[in-house]
Amino acid sequence: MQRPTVNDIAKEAGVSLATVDRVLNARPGVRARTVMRVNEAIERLGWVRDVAAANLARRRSYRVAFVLPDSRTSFMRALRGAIESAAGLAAFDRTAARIVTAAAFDPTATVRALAGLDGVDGVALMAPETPQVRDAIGRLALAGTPVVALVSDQPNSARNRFVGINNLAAGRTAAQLVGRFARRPDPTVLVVAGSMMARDQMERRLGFDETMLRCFPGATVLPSIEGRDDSDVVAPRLAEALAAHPEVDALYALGAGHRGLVHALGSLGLAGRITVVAHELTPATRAALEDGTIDAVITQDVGHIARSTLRVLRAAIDGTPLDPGQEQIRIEILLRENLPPAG
Amino acid sequence: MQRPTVNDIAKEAGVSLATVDRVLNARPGVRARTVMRVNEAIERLGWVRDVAAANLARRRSYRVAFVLPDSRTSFMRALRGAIESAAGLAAFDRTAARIVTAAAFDPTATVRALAGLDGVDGVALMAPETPQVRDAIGRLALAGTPVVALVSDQPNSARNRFVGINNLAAGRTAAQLVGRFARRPDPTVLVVAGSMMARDQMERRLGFDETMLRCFPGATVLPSIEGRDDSDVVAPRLAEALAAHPEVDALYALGAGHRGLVHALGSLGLAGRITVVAHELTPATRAALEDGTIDAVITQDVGHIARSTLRVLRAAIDGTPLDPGQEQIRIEILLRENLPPAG
DNA sequence: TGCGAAATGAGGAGCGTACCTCAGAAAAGC
DNA sequence: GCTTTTCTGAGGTACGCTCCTCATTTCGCA
Repeated sequence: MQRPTVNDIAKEAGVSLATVDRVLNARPGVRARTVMRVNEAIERLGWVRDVAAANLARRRSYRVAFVLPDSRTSFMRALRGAIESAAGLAAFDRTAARIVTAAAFDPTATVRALAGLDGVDGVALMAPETPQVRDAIGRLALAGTPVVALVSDQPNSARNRFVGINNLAAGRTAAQLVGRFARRPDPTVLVVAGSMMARDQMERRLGFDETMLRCFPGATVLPSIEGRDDSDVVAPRLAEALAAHPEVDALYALGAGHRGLVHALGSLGLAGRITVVAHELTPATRAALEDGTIDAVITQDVGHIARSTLRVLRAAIDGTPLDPGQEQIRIEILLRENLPPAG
Repeated sequence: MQRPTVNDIAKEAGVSLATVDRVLNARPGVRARTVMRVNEAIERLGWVRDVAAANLARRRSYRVAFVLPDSRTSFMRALRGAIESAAGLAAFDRTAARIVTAAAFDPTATVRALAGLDGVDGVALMAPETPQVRDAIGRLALAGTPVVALVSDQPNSARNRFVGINNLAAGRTAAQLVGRFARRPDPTVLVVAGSMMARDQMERRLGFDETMLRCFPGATVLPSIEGRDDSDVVAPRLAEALAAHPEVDALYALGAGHRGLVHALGSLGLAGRITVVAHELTPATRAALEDGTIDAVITQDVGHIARSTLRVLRAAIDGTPLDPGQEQIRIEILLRENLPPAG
């Protein structure tokens, strides 16, 4: 019992192959009655289109571009690596991905990068949300090129979809962990902010404050430190703040610059004595989780993001459905105990 | 600039298409020198085999069978649903999956089910670990049919791979959460065990005890309750145990039967007053997380398991590589705050 | 009833690869 | 040098589907 083919449909429906093809590809010139007969035959046979063969015949290939900021944080490095690796495997599926870098925090550069893309069927974009960028997305959408926002959303734009986590929920999760992991009730909490990817960090902050207030009303949240996502900035500022506030029980690092954080805690002899919750699994946070300097890491799987983006773009390009569960990026909580194996 | 094809390779290498084909498919009768020339041409052109076209020409299709226990827990229902849904989408990729049910805890039934499979290219198996089953796996492997163990591993068998979580680590993670979420230091902990899927639950228990002892030496772990993964058994036994031990601070439910647990806690007025960590996201645990009866759920994404199994089997069937990161099933920690949207 | 328009059939070429056969060329052994 | 073996080339068919053209049938309507 072989899989039925289009020829089987034709026989079953008592029509010609050409008519079956017209129905399958929604070409005009078929009576409604005939369309029904064909569809019934498909139903009866349980035929499913062989997309591989269809794409082959269609000569379809997918050229997609990732437009990323030129930031050099561990997270961005990991994301870039994941995209390259996913693109390597996607090559087998006639998908060619290209990474284009635009200066971080420079909307003009981002817009220029977007405008400079040619011969591209889909675009994945990670950039701060600004009116210029929003307009550039609109132009792409108008030209029929699907755009997905990566990691940091572009709401109110014509973007097709957002691939990343709900950062408000991530902030709330962090608050819950900080509140419950802290060694004392009514803890004093210090927030280490970054600055880049403005929107996602802002949302995390919002969610964090909201849940702290609601679930741990006795806690004190100190004015936050601006670490600019840079270890060299984080280290001295954090050391200073901790010296000024020896009563701090917990730290929430919502941006990058973890090496600086770990270094500051270590040199003050506070590693393992203060509850620390940070974002993103990187070599630094992994090591810190393992040695107990960091208690919990909230992360999004960059490999999943990269693969999901490619799937979403492909589906958008040829209008096929996708499995929503598979494209849901999880807000992962990592403790030392459930750290996935490295590599 | 189109993608190069086999014909381009032939031109570039200055040989015929037939020779290229011989090289590509490792057919005999080509001189080493010629092989090298072809490979260099491939390198130079950056050619990648179009697997879609190749599979079409090969007439390859993948027929896989899932052999599952006939257990009716929420988790099994969810897993079965996920497999059906993944199989539906996989149909587009010339993959036909079939679910075969064998009586739970009946090695003979499992072996019979495995032996009864015919015309199958790969098998996914979820069953308790017994010598008979191990032998049956060995026979399949000998016949060249790859087998993956699902959810509960079959170590020391000829299984090709295990798709599921590290249950030892999951137990450790649970211990960490119980210890840190408990409202008092040195808490008294009650473990609600199940019985089915013996191996995974045993491993969780081992990991749990180990970490409790190491990280929370002051805690008291009471003798565990056998709930048989059945709400109707869990409810009365748990109620009884809690009445006998009013000092219990925390509960670790490592098996199924969550509705019974929630019911017992509710009727004793203890919902939200005892720290509860449970396994698997089901409608019952989701609701309990949302209303605060359960504090944390440790789960494995059934959708991921289903899709990963299909990918792993396909890769095993035609000996292609796979992305290890993508096949790593995560030990997910879910709090109310990072619960993925339902559906 | 006949006419034009709409619907359908028949057939072919092609997508990139696999796999087959047969003839001819090059290398090896004597 | 010759024969025998080993390599290589040329060409065809197939996979399941798309997309095209042109001839033929069917239908609606005046």
